[in-house]
Amino acid sequence: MSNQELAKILNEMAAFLDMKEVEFKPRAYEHAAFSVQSLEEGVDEIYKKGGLKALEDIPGVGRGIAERIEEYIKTGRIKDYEKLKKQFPIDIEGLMAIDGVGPKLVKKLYQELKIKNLNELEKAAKAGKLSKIEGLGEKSEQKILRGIEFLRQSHGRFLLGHILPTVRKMLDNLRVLSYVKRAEPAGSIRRMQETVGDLDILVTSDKPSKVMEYFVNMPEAQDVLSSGPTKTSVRLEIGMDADLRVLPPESFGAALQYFTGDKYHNIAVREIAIKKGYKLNEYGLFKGKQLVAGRTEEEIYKKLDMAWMEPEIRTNSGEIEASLKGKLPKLIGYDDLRGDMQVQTDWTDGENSIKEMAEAAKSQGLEYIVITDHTKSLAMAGGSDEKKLERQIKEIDKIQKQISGIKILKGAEVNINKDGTLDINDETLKKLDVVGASVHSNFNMSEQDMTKRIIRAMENPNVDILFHPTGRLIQKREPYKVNIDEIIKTAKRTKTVLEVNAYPERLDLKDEYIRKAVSAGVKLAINSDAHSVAHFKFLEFGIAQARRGWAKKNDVINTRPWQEMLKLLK
DNA sequence: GCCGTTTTCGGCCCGACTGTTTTCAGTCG
Repeated sequence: MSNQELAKILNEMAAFLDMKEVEFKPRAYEHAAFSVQSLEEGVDEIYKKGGLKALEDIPGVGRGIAERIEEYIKTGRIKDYEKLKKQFPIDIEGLMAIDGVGPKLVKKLYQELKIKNLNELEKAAKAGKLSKIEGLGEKSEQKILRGIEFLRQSHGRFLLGHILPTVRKMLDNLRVLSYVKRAEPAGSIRRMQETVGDLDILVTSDKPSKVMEYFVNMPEAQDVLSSGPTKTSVRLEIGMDADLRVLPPESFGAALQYFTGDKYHNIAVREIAIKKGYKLNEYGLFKGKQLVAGRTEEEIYKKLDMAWMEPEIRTNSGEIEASLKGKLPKLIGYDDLRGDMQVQTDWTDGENSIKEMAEAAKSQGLEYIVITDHTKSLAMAGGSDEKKLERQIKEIDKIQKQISGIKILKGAEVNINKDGTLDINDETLKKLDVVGASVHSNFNMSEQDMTKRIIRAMENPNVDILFHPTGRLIQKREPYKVNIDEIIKTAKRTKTVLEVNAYPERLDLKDEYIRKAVSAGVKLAINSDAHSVAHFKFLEFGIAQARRGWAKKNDVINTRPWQEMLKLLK
C-alpha cells in the first residue's frame, strides 16, 4: 500500500459522493486525498508511530477519515469505498480525466447508457448516442470525443522544458503589440512546475477586444475553444490549451496572485483574507465593495500581513506559515550557478567535442564545467575504460591551454554495478577532479537491494556525486525502487553530493526529495547533463526544481568558484 | 466530513464560460 493508492481511493470517494449530490463531504475527501498525497512519510508509518491520533493530525483528516485510513492500513480495504464502488461500478477516475466531464455527467452517462469506462464512452459518442440524452447535444458529444483523443495522445500534460520556448515566444509577440501594456504567464508555468497542463496568460490593455482578436488569430493557435470579453481559450498547435485574460491595471497584481498559486495556496490565502474581513478574487482585495489592493501582488500580501512568496513555492506546503512569520527562505537564484558538473562529449554519447562544449558553457556565462563521459559498462554509449580516461585527461590539459575564461575539470559518469562496485578502478578515479556515479542497468531490483547497491557506491571515497539519484524519466519510466531516506542519510554521513539533474525528462531529484535533502543538511549539485551545446540552457529547469524544493544558494555546491567547490568534495 | 483569536455548531473559495436552455447547471481553474 502507498499514500498514492490511498489518495486515489479518497479522490474516487469524493467523486462518488459528488455523484450522489452529497454536500461538503466531497471537498473534505478531496482535501484529505491531497494531504495524503503530499505527505513525506507513509500513512502506515505515521499510524505505527502515533495511531489514530497521529492520522488526525494530517491536515483535512478528522476522526471519520482517520478511521477509514486505519481500516485501510489494517485490512487493505475501505468498506465505504467498496459500497460506493458497488453502487457505481465504473472507472470514475478515467472518465473524469476527460476535459469537461465531471461527476454529474458521469452519473448521467451511467444511468442513461450504462457507460462505465473510456472505451464505452467513446463507442457511445461515435454512435451518436450521447447527443440524445437530455441536457447534452451535438457539441458536447464532439467535445467528449476530442477530449478522449487528447487524453490518449498526451496524458494531458507537457514537459516544462518542451513547451517553455514556445510560450516565451508567444509572450514576446504579445508584448510588442501597441495595445498590450503588460503580458505575464501565471499558473504552473510561473511556478515552473516540471509538467504543465495548460497555459495562463494575463494581459493589461485598453483595447481588450483587439487582444482577443490577435490571440485567436496568432499562428500558434489552432482552435478557439471559447471566447468572451475577458477570457479566451485556444488550443495551441503544440497540443496545449492556453487561456488569455485581459485585466485593468488596478487588478493586475490580484490576477497574478489568483492565477499563480495552486488551488491549495489560493484557498489558504482567501481564507486568511476572509478572517481579516476582506474578500479576495482575481480583481482585487476588497473591504465590502471598496478595492483596497490589487495593482501588485506585494500590496495584497502586505495587507494580509504576509511577505511576498516566490511563485515556485506557492503550493500550500508550508510557505503560508513561513510568510506569516517572516521566515521564508531566500531561494537559490536563476543567476547563481557558476559551473555545470555533468557534461557529456563526443568521446561517448555527446554530440559535441570537449572544446565546443567548453566554449558553449562559457558563452552561457559559466566559469567551469566538468567533463563526465560515460564509462565502459555502458557499451551502447561507447563508455570509457581506464586507458581511455587517462587519454581524455591529457586531452583536456591540451584543450585548456587553447581556451581561456573557462575551467575544464576532469570527471566521469561512472556506472554503479549490480553489487554496488564501480566499473572503473579506484586508482584511475583518484586522478579525476570529480567523480559522479549513477545507475544505468538492472533497474528492476528490490528496494532493499537497490538501496544497498547505491549506498555501497556512495561509501566509495572517490565518489563525489550521486547522479540522477532515482533514475526516473518523466511520463516514460518510473523511478527505480529505492529508499530515499536511507540515501539522504548516507549522503550526509559520507559527504556525497546529490544531483539535481536538470534534463527536462529527468528533473531528478524531484522537489520533495530536494526539500528532504536540504533539511538534512545534504549538499546538492544542479547539472544540465548536457549532451550537446544546446543543453546548457536546461540548467534553468534544475534551478527551478531546486527552488521548488526550497534550496538556498548555499545548499548547492556549484554556486561557488571551482576552487571552493572542489574543497567541498570528498 | 472538517474545522475553530468570529464558532464544539454552523459554516465550508469564487467567478467565467459553455451548452442547452429560456434562467441555469455543470465544469474548470
